[in-house]
Amino acid sequence: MEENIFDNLLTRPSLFINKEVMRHSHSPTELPHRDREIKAIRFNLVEALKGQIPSNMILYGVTGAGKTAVIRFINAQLEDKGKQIGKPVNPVHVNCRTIDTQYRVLAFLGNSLLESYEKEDIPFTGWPTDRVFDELVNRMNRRGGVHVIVLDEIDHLVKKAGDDLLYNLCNINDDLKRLGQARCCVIGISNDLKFTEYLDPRVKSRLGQEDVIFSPYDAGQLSDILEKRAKEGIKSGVLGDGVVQLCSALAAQEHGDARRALDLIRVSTEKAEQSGEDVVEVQHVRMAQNQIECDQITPVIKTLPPQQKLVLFSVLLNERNGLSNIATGEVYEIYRQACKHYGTNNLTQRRITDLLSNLDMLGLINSKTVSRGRYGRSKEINSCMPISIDATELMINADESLNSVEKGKYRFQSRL
DNA sequence: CCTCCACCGGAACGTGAGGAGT
DNA sequence: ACTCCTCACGTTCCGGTGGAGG
Repeated sequence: MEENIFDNLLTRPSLFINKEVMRHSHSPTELPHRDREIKAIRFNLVEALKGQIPSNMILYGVTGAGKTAVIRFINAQLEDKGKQIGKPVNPVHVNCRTIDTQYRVLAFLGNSLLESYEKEDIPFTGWPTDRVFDELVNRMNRRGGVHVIVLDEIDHLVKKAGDDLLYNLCNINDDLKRLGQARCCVIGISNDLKFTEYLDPRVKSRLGQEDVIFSPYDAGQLSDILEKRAKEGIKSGVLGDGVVQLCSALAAQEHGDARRALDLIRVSTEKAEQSGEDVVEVQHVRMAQNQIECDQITPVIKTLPPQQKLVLFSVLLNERNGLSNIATGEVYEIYRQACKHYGTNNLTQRRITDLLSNLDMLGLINSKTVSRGRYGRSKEINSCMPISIDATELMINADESLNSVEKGKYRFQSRL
């Protein structure tokens, strides 16, 4: 039989039991170290089971603090219990990053309430918004029970589409009361503690009746989480010494992001698998860390204006030549040479200062102003990219236009 | 204590692209 | 099609500055 390129990979045993468990999209059934938050939300939402309207809430916390996982978990339990005792609860989870206009959110909510015998769907577009709203209210009423609407990344929605939707949703109970028994409560999830500043005061007071703040995980807590998940997702004995600890520590530096921790351990295991090893070692974590950072950085660089890219490239070139703590003047000098090389005209140093502080804000470089006394006052500039990432490759990946002059660039580099 | 380096960063202004209003 | 306005991007000009070295 002819050999297939996938044969080898298929026969090799995987290091995972279930890779899905190691993704951050997976909803776990146990949420270590979120007892306080679960308690607070549970205490409010239990009202739904008593036939009352729970308060609207906003959940705050940095990315990867478990907000989404917690609310999904609680809602699932709530729905089950509601069915059991005959007090129906209908949770709906809306991700406002992908569904980010008033119309789309309303249509999404409405369509999530379709019964099997209902044919007419709310179209993507076409209806006036208030008709969609009326339809939503009708469907909620027909379905009955308590509707729990979770608006994930609500800050994103508000910044993009304003607070009209929230105003309407906050007042939806008035309409529902007129029609029947159905009730509704809104739970917003936000990364941004201060997003309520964008809200109309009336919406603000109605929506933020109860706030829950998720504090970031520390390294120890992240370890617990990883170990719990790894038990389900990765074969035992696969994770080498210190791997979990390292992943937790790295993620703890990244403002306690459990997503990052899970990504790290999953990608590390993939790396070990790819190189045909049976045990994940610390080196695989380093490789994973690099890859994740690279995957994060590339799209940011891609969207940079050309001159900004060149400035960044100049910093990287300096670094590749073994320099660190580069001064603004040095970057500018390289930058000017680079411009000359590519035949673009160069900007003034004043402008470069601004571009550099821009790169600093984007987290692509680190810079601090220092005084070297007699030798002037300047910035010490370092890139934030792992040295193992090849600067040229990174820039070429991120910029098609550089591709055409790639050959010249190598010559340019070797001249430095 | 003073000087003076090598830059920082604010202010004012010019330019062109893109959007709103008419 | 037209004006008006805003915004991002750049330039020119220039006063300001922490500290090593005299």
